[in-house]
Amino acid sequence: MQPDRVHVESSVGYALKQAAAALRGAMDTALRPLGLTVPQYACLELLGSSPGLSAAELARGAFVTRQSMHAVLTGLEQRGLLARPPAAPRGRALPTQLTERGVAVLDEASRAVARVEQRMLGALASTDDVARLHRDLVACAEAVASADDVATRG
Amino acid sequence: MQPDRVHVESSVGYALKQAAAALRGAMDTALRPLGLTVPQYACLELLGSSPGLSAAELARGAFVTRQSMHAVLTGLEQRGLLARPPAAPRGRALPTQLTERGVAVLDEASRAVARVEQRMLGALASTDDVARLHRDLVACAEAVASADDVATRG
DNA sequence: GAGCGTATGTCAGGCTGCTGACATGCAGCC
DNA sequence: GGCTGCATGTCAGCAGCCTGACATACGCTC
Repeated sequence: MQPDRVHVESSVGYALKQAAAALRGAMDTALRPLGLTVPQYACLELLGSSPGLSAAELARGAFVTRQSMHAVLTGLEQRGLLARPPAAPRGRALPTQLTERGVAVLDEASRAVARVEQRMLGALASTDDVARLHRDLVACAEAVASADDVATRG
Repeated sequence: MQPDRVHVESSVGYALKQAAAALRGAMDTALRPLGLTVPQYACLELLGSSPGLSAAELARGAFVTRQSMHAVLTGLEQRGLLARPPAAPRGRALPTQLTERGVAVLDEASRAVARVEQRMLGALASTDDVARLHRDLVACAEAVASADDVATRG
């Protein structure tokens, strides 16, 4: 069946937005006691798993523009949670590193977000379901992103 | 296994955000030729399936605040795509209806978005997978939303 | 070496959406 | 009837994020 119209009740896209909005709200409330916003947390988490990322790479990983990430990095740097070299060792990219305090804050924030995610995934029956959901979401993202590329370039 | 930390590569929440961001971008490019933003389209689609919704109900359905929806409604009303009575027939809620032009614009927009969603779902193997993804997303949204309620109220 | 394309960092301006606040209308309970 | 609680519509103010622009640095080609 190839529906040529969207129906709100059965639309996967609508359910996707619904789940993303709910997760965003829950993360906001979980991170507020730590004084972190979701973009700030995303930045820390990316740096935790991939130290030395540049601002542009962080921006792509957090789904924001370079300019927005620039503001996030400035704030986190002033709070002493991360450090950047004053000059670029190669090209223009400034490799960013978490400070000791940044690692500590990330550790606490990551645990808080993990609890939220666990509660969300409690709605699923088995770990197989979780793995399949993850795989399907990544596949959907790639499919629709490539389609967007075609539309943008064409 | 109960991970107490988030790992970007395996996080369902990250994949969810990724898919939602990609879908949002693709919808933006698909709707731009029609002169519609995503919130405007969402408003039309909700009215199409449920005529007579109030601004507050539309806001909840589109995952924005009443204030944002108010601005969307004002714009669409000036373009003649929807109509609201000058006075509330009951309480304060103003039941909103699509105009003939609004129905026509929605029809075209809905087809464009359906094409995007079809391309996204092309990444999945069967219609069973689509149905399961839809069901799992709705379940996740409910689970994390109720958790957020508890956190907010407590 | 010169030129072009691309990627990055950064600044300025504007637009969107949110928080906070207030007035209005309905339902409940005393 | 009067009061409280709640939902809705609307206004003002503010933060966040984006678009546009520019300078710089690398890789490639000629």
